[in-house]
This record gives sequence, structure tokens and C-alpha cells, in this order.
Amino acid sequence: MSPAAETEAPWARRPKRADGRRNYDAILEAARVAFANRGTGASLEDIAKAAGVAIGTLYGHFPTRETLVEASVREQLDQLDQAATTLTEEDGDALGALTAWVRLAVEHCSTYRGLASFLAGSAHTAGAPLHHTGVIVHKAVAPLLAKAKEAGRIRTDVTAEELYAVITAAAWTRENSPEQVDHSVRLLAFVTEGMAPQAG
Amino acid sequence: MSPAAETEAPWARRPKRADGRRNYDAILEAARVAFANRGTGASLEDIAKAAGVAIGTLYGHFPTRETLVEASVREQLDQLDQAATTLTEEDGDALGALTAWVRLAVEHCSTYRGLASFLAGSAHTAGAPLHHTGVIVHKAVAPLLAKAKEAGRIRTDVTAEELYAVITAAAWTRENSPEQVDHSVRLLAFVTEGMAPQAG
DNA sequence: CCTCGAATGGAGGTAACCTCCCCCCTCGAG
DNA sequence: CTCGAGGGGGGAGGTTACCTCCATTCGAGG
Repeated sequence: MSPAAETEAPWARRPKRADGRRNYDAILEAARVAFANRGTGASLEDIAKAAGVAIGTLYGHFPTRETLVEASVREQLDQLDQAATTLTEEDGDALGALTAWVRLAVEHCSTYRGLASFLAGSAHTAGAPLHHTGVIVHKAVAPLLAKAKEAGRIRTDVTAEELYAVITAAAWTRENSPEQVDHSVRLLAFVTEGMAPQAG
Repeated sequence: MSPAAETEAPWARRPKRADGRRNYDAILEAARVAFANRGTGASLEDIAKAAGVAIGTLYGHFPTRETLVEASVREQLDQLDQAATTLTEEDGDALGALTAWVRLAVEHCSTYRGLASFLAGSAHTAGAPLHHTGVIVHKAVAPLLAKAKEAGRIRTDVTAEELYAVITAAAWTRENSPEQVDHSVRLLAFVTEGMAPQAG
């Protein structure tokens, strides 16, 4: 986090000129609304229209759909990261802390319909805007996972990678569940049990 | 399965005229290739072209993408159904039979990239071509599930519905896993453990 | 051979993606 | 305050894919 050597992402940097920033923010806000209503596949031209901006402007700020999706969830991601830190520092139930965080992560990964697919798709593609997201999640879980292992509450062979796969799968299930019956809850419950040591 | 009272699907019935059947088959074959290469989102116009047929002809036989997807996996589905019957009749490890079938189902549900999403999407939409698929899967697991419960090898509160959610989630994970590292295997392992009685 | 209607072809309307490039407006230097 | 540079904006238009529609063709049964 050295402020000088900041390796900032080359895509979707908030512009320096005032009008640029105004449009950037308007697009982002419109995108959040559109993604919430129609999923990550929402029409970019509609988003531009809703933001009161031409399509070229949108592409100027966000060269691909993925960069726009990434930007629209970045804040939530930071919260998730902080939550992990908080939960790690708390004393007490190490397994509870881990599962609580996982539930939180699932919720965030299913903010928009289609988000889970984006995340899974770029998880193994270095350089993708949302790959960055996956990396942060990995770093965030690591301490929680380690603590749960030390406490003997979880198998020692469970990796952060696997946990990420579980999280995205649960998020996807949540997106695809019918109203009022979130199957991801049960899925997570089963997986949690299955990750306990000597379960077999 | 009464041959007279056959409630056949109104979509994508194999046509009676010879030229119609020829085209129907050609389209289906081209679709299988295209879906295998590009996923269920493959261009329908390309499929028509590959089948040596005009786009209107394709739509004549398969009014929606979903009907085409359904038709292209129907045979596999029947095999899956039969496998369930066979495994149910076998004596021996009831849990093993169930998990073996589940693994088979996951494989079939991830035949094409995007298939899992189609299945999950229409799972709760009565009337959808692929809803039919979900129903058959439900019927197929029921006996296997019952047997495993009787043998005390699985929690009695696990429903076929939940199992279907697990299967599609695992299939989706498989589709999204990087080459050579199929995370769905581990996911299934965890879930299986978690479904055991008195695991907690 | 003839008739009926199933099956076909493919033009064309619609929607969304994305690029390109001219023009304008902001901002900082003078 | 003025002015010049260039970052930023606009939006037309090429491209691809979806899906519909209907005049025409052709197969099957009589």
C-alpha cells in the first residue's frame, strides 16, 4: 500500500477533469441501478442513456463491460475485506467467524444476477479486472481459514482456492433460486459440515 | 409411459415428412457440435449454416434456443434416467449408488458451457422445455435417495429439490473450473460428507 | 397425376455491441 | 483574463445476432 509505488489498475481510473468525474460517477450510478434490475447483462446503451451520457463516453471510461461491473462492486469488495480483518481479530469461535464471513461473501457475490459467472470466469485469467477481485478475496480469507485450522475446526487440507469455488457456486445458486427459497443456504450448510475434521 | 396416452412435448417434435426429418437431424447434429465448441450461446445462424439450412427452417423446428438445447441433450437424459434405475436395483452400498449417480448427473449437466444455467433457469418455470428435464431428474433420484435414507446413510431431511440444486451448482463449477483442476469434485465431496447423518 | 398442407428460404426489422473521429470545453500557464 | 493544448464528449454507423413473416416449393397420400 505504498502511496508512491501505487500499482493502480489501468482501467476505469476516476478521471481528473471535473466534467469527466461527473460523468464517470453518473455512469457508475446508472450501472448499479441497471445491474440490480436486469443483471450484469443490462444494455450498456441504456445505461449511458440513463446517465445522460453518450455511448462513446461510457466506453471512454469503461472499455469493457467487465471494467464497469468491477467498478460497480469495488466498494462492497472493500467492505468485505475489512469484515475479514475484523472477524479475524475477534476472539472466540474461529469456525463461526469463517462461516459468517463466507455467508457475507456469498451475499456480495450475488449482488447482481450474473455477477457470480463474471467472477468465476475471470478467476483464472490474470489481468482481468475481476481477477483482481478474486485475489483480494483470497487474501481476505487466508487468515480466517488459518485460524479455523489451528483451532481444529476445519480440515487442514482445505484451500482458499476451494473456498472461493464454494463461494461463487453458492452465489450462483442463490441467483438461480426461486423467490423465497434460497438453496444456497442449505448448500453452504452441507459444505460446512463436510469441511469439519474427521467427518467421515 | 403408456404409448397411447403419450403426452408428448409440443415443441421440437421430429417431423413426419422425409425432408423435414433430414433437416431436423442435420440441425441437431450441427447444434451439438456448436454447443460443444462455443457453449449454449453459440450463434443460431451459424448452426443453420453448418446444417446447410436457412435460419427460418431452424426456427421452424426449434422455436427457441431452449428447445434446441433440450433436444440436443434429451438422449443423454434418458441414459441418466436408466442409470438411476439400474443403480437402484443393485444391492449393496446405497450411499455409493447415490453418489455415483450424482457424479454422472453432474457430468451430463455440464456437457456444454452454459447448460447448467439453462437447467437452473427453467427449473422453477413450469412449461419450459428444460423444466421437463428437471422433473425427470427428480423422479430418477427419488428411489436412490429413499434407499440411502432407509440404509441410514444420509440425513432424512435431504430433499430431491436440494439434490438437484447441488447437482446444477457442481455442474456450473465444473464448467467454470480451469483446465485440469475440476473444483466440482471437491465441492461434491464436501457436500456428501455434510449430508451424512449426525455429522455435526 | 393432383391436391393439400407441411416445410423451406431468406429478406428485413430490431436490438445491442463497439469504434472512430471531429469538436468542444476545461484547466492551468502566462 | 486570455489562450492554447489536449482530455473528454457526442453520436453516427458498421457489424453481428436475433427472430418474424410469407410467397414458394415439394413430399405423401389418394
